[in-house]
Amino acid sequence: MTLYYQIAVNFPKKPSVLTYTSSEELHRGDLVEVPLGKRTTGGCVLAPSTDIEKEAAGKYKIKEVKGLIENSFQLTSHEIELYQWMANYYHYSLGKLIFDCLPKVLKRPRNAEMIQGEMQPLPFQLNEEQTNAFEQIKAKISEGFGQHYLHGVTGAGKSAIYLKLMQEVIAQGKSVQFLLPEINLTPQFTQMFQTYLGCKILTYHSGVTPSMKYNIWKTLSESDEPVLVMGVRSSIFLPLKNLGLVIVDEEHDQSFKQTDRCPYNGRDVAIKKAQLHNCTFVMGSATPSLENFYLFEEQKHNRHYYTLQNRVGEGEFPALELIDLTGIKVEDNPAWPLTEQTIEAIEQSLKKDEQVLVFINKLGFSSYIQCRNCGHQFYNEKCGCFNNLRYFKQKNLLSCSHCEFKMPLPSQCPECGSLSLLNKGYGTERIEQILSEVFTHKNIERFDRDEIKNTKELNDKLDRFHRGEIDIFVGTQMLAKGHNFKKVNLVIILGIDAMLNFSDFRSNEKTYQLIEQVAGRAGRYQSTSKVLIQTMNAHHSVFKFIQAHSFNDFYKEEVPLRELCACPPFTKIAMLYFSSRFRDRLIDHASSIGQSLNQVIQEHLPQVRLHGPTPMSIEKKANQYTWAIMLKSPDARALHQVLDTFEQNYQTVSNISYKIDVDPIHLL
DNA sequence: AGCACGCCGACT
DNA sequence: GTCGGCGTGCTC
Repeated sequence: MTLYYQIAVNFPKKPSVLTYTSSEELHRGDLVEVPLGKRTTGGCVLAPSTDIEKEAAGKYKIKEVKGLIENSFQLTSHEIELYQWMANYYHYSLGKLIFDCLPKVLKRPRNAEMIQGEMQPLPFQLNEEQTNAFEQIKAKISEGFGQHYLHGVTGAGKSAIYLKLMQEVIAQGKSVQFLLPEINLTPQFTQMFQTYLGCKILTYHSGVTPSMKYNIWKTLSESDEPVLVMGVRSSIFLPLKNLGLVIVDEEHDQSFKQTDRCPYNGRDVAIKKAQLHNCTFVMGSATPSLENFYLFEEQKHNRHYYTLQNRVGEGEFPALELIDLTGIKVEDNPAWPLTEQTIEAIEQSLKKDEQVLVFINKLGFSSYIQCRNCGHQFYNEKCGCFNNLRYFKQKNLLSCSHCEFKMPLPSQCPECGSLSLLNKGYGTERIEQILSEVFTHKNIERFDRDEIKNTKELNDKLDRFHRGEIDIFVGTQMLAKGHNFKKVNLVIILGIDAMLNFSDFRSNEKTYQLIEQVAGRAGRYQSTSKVLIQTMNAHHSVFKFIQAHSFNDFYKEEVPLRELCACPPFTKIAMLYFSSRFRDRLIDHASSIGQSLNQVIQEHLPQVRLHGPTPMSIEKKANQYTWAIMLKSPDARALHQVLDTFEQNYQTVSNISYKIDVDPIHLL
């Protein structure tokens, strides 16, 4: 007997759903080995093939499935539907997507060890705000899919609400999926759930080895017990059975967006997953993404919003003070780029035996190095001349932020031989050095990707800070998220202007979020704490809104701006990137694609707007040039239609590749 | 993405 | 002669 099947093949180009024969009966979700061209690759059985599809295979000789992949899994219909939704939404090959997301199959599977929750009684009670949110969400659990937003300031106790909701769902014998950014998955945080929940608990993050990931997958697919999975973005693909609740914490966080391979947003996939499983979806943040907030304001069907205004415990919000850098003379401030006022504030805090955080969103010692005599700047041929190398003093290396290129800093200018090479701009390393020179008797350390490479180093460093062995932490984003410091009542923010002036429609939003997050690190346990911001834009309205703790006012000012520039949430954006080693061929190709898409748009989909092609802000990265076409549409369906026609008519050109990014987080 | 074929320059 | 560089083309 010959049976025909539609199989999603691990193959990057479309169509990736191909027809195969099999003498054995196969089932939807089976993972099989199939011949493809002159090799064998993986495939996922979707459905028996119809006559039309057999016909459509046409010129191809239909080949036979080799058999099931050993020690593999069988995907559930829910999983396949989720992947299918993603493949359509992100315009990505279904087969490749599935095999990108699944763990690599191993020879000897073992059982994943899960932590058993201790189910201790809660030593606290929810306050009025928390109780209100909890009760309302709880009442809707039985209604199936619905979205809930917990908008709560840092320290308002969102986690306690999550915990109570988890208890409800687990008591019904159902599982919970909890998504959060990598950096928030700290042992202190997971400890809380382990102490008070009675179910098995799994954590899933970048530190989990491939073999462990495989074991986790296997264990989950064979278990019927309720379980809590706490994990990063990719944990959304784990095969949880009886899913009763999906939670995404720090919903606004950009790390939910994958940048390589299929550029999906884990938060949005999580919403879809909850919908497919018809279960409750909860997300939370102190600083909602404007696009999500808009949805909860304007499209309230099945969306419920709760605010938590008060901090749990005695902690008060830090006061926000701006140090206006305009008109300040560098020579009056010996610790420049730190002002006298900033140094004074740090000194006061240290005197009180408190700790201080200094935040700068830049790594290394200086942004670039320039010859005082001839103006020469260092750059890397592979990434073009508009892309200066950053300088790392400790390692004495000039390093490219876009590729692996590194070179030692020469003592002389390679152009004119001058010995006078100037450091321009600053980063964590430079601030650390300056502070060490001012506070010679204090221990000042860095907290950034350069200094901390794995979770062990991260935890060690944090432990030492908690024990008071470090007086000042100088750090990047890593410092801004999730930590709960007891003796920090002063936070300094430097270099925020670069973010504010960055040309991206989300720069105000990102600035707001960052300051709010950083501010959340101070004064968790005290009433007098402050955040000092050095800026050239002291009159920028973002600061005013943060000072007033009014996200709603920020939102009211920002939303009309988004409408004016036809940006999300008023439009949906997709980027079409073209890359090649050959610049002229690339420009020709991208331009002609732009023209034909414009034709399609004019004739059939006039609501879509096309911009470009334009070069990326860093046009050349690792010897590859990239140009982009931006598509914007108030109507998502029209946008997808343009992308579909593009893919259907696309003729591959050698040495040029393309990539589609739906809902991009960076435009250029 | 792989994998093979095929065309060139550089080597024992 | 033939080894290996990579450009080109194909995949039910």
